[in-house]
Amino acid sequence: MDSESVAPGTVRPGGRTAQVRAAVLRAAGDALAEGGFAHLDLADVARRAGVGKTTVYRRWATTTGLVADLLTHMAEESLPRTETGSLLGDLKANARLVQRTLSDERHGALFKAVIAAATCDPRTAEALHRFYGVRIAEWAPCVQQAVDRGELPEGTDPHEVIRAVSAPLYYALLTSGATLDKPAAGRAAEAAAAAARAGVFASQAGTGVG
Amino acid sequence: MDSESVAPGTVRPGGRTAQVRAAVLRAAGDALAEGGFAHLDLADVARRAGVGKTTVYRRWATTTGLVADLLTHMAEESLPRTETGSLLGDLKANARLVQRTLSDERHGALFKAVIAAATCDPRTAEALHRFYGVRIAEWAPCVQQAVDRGELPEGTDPHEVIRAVSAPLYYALLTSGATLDKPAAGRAAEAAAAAARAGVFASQAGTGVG
DNA sequence: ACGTTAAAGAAACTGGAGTTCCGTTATGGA
DNA sequence: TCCATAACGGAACTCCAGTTTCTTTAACGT
Repeated sequence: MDSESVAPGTVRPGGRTAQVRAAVLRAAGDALAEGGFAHLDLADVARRAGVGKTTVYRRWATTTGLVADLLTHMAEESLPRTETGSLLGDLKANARLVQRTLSDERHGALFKAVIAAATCDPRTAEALHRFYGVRIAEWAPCVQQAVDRGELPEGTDPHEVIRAVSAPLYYALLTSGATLDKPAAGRAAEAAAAAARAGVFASQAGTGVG
Repeated sequence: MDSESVAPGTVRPGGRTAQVRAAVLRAAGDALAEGGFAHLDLADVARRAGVGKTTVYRRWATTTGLVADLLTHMAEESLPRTETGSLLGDLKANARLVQRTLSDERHGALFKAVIAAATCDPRTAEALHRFYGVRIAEWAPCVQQAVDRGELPEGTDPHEVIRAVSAPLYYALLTSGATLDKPAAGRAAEAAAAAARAGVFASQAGTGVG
């Protein structure tokens, strides 16, 4: 990326170059979902994508580099949030979306794999952080609306509340063998809402409850 | 492990065998903390441990196998919890312990690495789940005491409350670049306490708040 | 439409992770 | 204390992930 001259794929990004990137990223997602990050092999990705392995090595160089680009791609296709009119309804919708994504065989494995990749390389970690930054920012407005309606204390940090919804679901995915079911999503949303109402995420920290 | 005859290290586990295991696990921890799971190399671990690489390959075979054994070892040395007399005090002590561990340069990297390893292999995942099972069970009694004191609703699941304390800290460690500071630990404890008081973790789920 | 050259791709090469072989050490039972 | 053998360790070997080299294809400015 910061190499001498320009990175491959930047001068003539149209046509074949774009097709190759799409095919390789799709293949990388498949490979990650099937075998996890440890078994990710660039030659195998090239084979799946129907592309020369030289091309993959030249454009992405390492497995972490490929995952970083995959995350950039994933951040671009962010799905719009739904609106229910109440804080708890919105948070439950968000929790349900996360829970369904993570408990889906393919997507759950894929998310585990990209998180694993991010722990091994700073640049990939940055891409992961940006991805979640986008996802969180997409849902934060529903918390701000709740503050404006008077459902939550002034100064509540919307991003913190949305993160509080996802956190227990990701924690369960990674550290326990428990299945992520609908009740788990409900608890995640209700816990975040209860904490937000108690003022835990308001700017004057620690003033919440005694 | 389920191979023909017996696994190496089980028939004569004393003396040299035990020393080799200790040296290798220490070296593995160092290597994981420094380079992450992706760069873990059994030959390098052997070199660090001052042990023949043949030995490491024979006894642990794969990087995930080595991490699994490391997790088993980590589960055995569980540190006792502190008691403060109040639920929030106990939860804050727990949150503080987790936060200090994860924000420590070496331990933070180590935990990220073992989580990454667990995403790549079922046996390692099992070992990780057992490790967190032990850690959570160590702290669960303080929640039960709060229930007995009447601080929390009957039927509150102690394990869920303790997990709720750790979840946002691990989520931050893995998905955001944010530094885990003392206020973050405080928020984690207060959020879990607020949710528990609201009945989110009580057996009759969803009855919590309207 | 045409020419320049960026980017893809085929094939041969290389280094090191992981394996095999066999000799050496020292554990644990008698 | 002594012996059988479990476990360790050095060294040579294998195989494939990753690299290098060179040729072919097609993107984009004119």
